[in-house]
Amino acid sequence: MSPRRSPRISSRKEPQQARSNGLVDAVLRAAVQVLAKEGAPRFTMARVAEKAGVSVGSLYQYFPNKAAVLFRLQTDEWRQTTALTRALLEDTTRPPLARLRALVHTFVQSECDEAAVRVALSDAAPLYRDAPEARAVRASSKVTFEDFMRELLPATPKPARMLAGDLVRTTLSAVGKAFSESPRTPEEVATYSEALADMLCAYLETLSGQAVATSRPPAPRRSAAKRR
Amino acid sequence: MSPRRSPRISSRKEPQQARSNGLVDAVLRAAVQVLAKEGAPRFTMARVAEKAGVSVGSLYQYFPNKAAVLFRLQTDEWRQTTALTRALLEDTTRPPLARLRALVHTFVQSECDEAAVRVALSDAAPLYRDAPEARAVRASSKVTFEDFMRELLPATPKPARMLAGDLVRTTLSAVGKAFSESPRTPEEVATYSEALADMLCAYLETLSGQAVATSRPPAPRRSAAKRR
Amino acid sequence: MSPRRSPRISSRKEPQQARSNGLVDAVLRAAVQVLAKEGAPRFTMARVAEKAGVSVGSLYQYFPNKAAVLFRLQTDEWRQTTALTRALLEDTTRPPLARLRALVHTFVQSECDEAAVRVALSDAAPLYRDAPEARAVRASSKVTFEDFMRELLPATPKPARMLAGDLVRTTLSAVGKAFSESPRTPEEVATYSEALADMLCAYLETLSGQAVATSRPPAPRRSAAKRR
Amino acid sequence: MSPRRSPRISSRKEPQQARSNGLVDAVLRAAVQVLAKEGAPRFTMARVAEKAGVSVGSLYQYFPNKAAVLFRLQTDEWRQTTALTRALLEDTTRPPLARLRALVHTFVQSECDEAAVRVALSDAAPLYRDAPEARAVRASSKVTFEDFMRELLPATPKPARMLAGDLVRTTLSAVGKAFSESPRTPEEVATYSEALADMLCAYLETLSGQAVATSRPPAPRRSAAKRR
DNA sequence: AATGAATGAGAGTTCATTCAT
DNA sequence: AATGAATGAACTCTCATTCAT
Repeated sequence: MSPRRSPRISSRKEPQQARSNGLVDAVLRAAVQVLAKEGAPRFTMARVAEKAGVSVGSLYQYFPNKAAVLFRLQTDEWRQTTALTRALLEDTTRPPLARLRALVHTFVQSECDEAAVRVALSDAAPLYRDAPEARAVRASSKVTFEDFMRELLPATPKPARMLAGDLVRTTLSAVGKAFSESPRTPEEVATYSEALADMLCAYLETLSGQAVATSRPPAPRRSAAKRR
Repeated sequence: MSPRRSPRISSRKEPQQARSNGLVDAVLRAAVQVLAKEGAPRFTMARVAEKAGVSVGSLYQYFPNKAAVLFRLQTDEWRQTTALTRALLEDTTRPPLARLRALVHTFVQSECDEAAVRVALSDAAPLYRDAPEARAVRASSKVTFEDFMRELLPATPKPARMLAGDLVRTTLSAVGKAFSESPRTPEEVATYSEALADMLCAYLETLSGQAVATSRPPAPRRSAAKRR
Repeated sequence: MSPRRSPRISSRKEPQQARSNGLVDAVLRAAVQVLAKEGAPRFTMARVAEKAGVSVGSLYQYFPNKAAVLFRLQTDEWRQTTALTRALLEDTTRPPLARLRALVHTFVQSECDEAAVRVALSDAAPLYRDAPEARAVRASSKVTFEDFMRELLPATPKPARMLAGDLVRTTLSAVGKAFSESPRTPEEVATYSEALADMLCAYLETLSGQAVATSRPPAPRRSAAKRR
Repeated sequence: MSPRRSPRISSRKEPQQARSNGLVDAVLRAAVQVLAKEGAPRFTMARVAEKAGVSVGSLYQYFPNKAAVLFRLQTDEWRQTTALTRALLEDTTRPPLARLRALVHTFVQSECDEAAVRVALSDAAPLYRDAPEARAVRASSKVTFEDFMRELLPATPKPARMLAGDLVRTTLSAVGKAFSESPRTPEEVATYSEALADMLCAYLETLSGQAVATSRPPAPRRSAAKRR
């Protein structure tokens, strides 16, 4: 793909106090609704403005263009995911793989909860993907995972560890997204998450070369599918 | 997301003899180029027609609408992938997991080879995703995988096996796609594929409850990343 | 309205023998069906050709353009109406106004029978109306009426008679058309026709200055509507 | 005819104060001109916009689609006719049939005055005819006529009276329209209107079963045509 | 700051007509 | 004579963005 448009995408005015600006919030809330209800192709500035109860002009006071609104939505999304990841992976009171399992379950669940918006957001990706700001944001979630991997596989050489971390992170994200593209029952979510967690843990245990303790709760019988 | 349009999408005229119709081929070739060079948002019928050296009218003689062109591209894509999968997974002269490894490498490589088109095609997914024909095509690739899983895990109960098969297939596809979204060197491709294969094999070996022979070539030392 | 397009409209080839050419007939039959089923805006040469089972090319061998097909349909229509009018009005075995009554009933009925085509044809009128041939054809039906009027009102001065004839003819045609634009039950048709005949006869009786015999059948009581 | 499209057709924005919005007026004036000058088939939104001196986009701010513009034109038309009808028929200072005569003259004259637009509007009818709003508007003009009929024929049973009212109304409208399709001199208009009025009055007098006084001015000699 | 009317390029799609075979 | 693939102008409608008020 040839390099195409990459206009400025960040907010035009950073609202003076981080959360004080109700208009930005209203717009973002409206944007989520429009995206979920109408889908990416019908996501228009006019519709967002109407839903938010503001004028198009006001929209353009805070967002330089349509891509910026979508980008901001995606950014918030990523921020949440990053926060979630940190909260769960850095909880040193539990064994590492137990934390990973918890993350998988929580993440997949949250993907499914907002499936409509995420699908629509991903449909709209061409509009914001190429922006330089986007690349930066995506990089940030990497760090938490690397810390976790260092804790889990202290003996593994760094390149291998980073590769594995990247793979685990990508798998969680990509498979979670793919899975949530169809509507799912709570049971399906639980079962699938367990299988995904099994896969990631099996891989990481292989890497560590030893059975890492409590990778999985011992009591209920083995196979995830069996338990359905 | 509210249900939106799903018009007929299949070819208007089935070319009498499979490959005789040069125009359809020319259009598809042009479509690929436009998609790769301009990206999904700038993929227009006029551009495709121009690139193909035909008139818009001719385009509409063979495809009922824009979605149909994209859908046809995607279908051809899927057909190739399915063929690839069968060719590699059904080769009973090699141990199952060796075949899976081969598939992972080949698949990831092919994803990267046509990254631009695939990204663009996936950007255009909203246009054809909802078509009934699309669902049908996607279902067909499932079978090959299930056969493979039956061979690999004959003792595993069917539900568990199907879940695992689904997960492996989804992971291969989703992670391959995510990975190919950035440009990659051949070494990166090889390393990443190996790690992905490691992960899938580790999972499947866990399920089979025993070390399945020759999952990986024994000689070169363990970590994929180490070998870089 | 400024003078606009008036391309040749008559058949390109007059079929050598009046009725021998099956293709023209097939096309006209198909055209009627397309008009009735799809309506004027979707009346296209391609659709007519397909319905007739011939190629577009062949269509253009017999009709120079789309307007010609419609014009021919309208012409045939007019021819039938003229024939009907003559048959009924020239039947000297019945009193003049009884003939007129019969004509009204028959005409209104036939309008309703083919309402769909007539409405569609009239929707398509802009396409053929301005053609010089059309004006000529419409003039021809006038004569029969004038003969009838001469018979009915021998004492009335010619200008007055011609005016009245024109009015009666126009009323029959325009009111019949307006009435048939909505779907009607047989009873409605009968009742309305009777009222229309009443009106025309009342007018003509006024003109003749005397009660012209048998203008209406005496037996069933007066008001048309009463009989419903 | 199969049921076809009937999208919403009413104005997108109701101008806040009835007449304040100059743009809507400009558009409607332009639309009339385009219709009259170019005819229905060449009536395009682009041409209307250009003639009105606004952009296409603005057109679509006030009218949801092309049909809506035409429909609005027709509605205004109908409103005028209805107003005219009421003004003339409800004037109880004159004998009923004298009022009807006045209406006939005025109506036919007004049809001829705007013949070009009316023909074009009627050519465009397929675009708005099927809309539900259209049916509603057409129904409203009925009432005035029924009141008039009740006054004129108090003794006639209601069904007969309604039928006659319908017939008179339809005749006036349909014959007026047919007559105005050709260009007419003022004398032709006067003569034809008089004849039409004669016909309607003759019919109504028949129904009332008695010579209703002053149906026609006594002095100038009888036949309308004679006076030419 | 806020509004929302106005813009106009651009998209998808249709269809009368031609002409090489 | 007959075909039907090919053409491309023309049409309707959308929407990101601007700017006078």
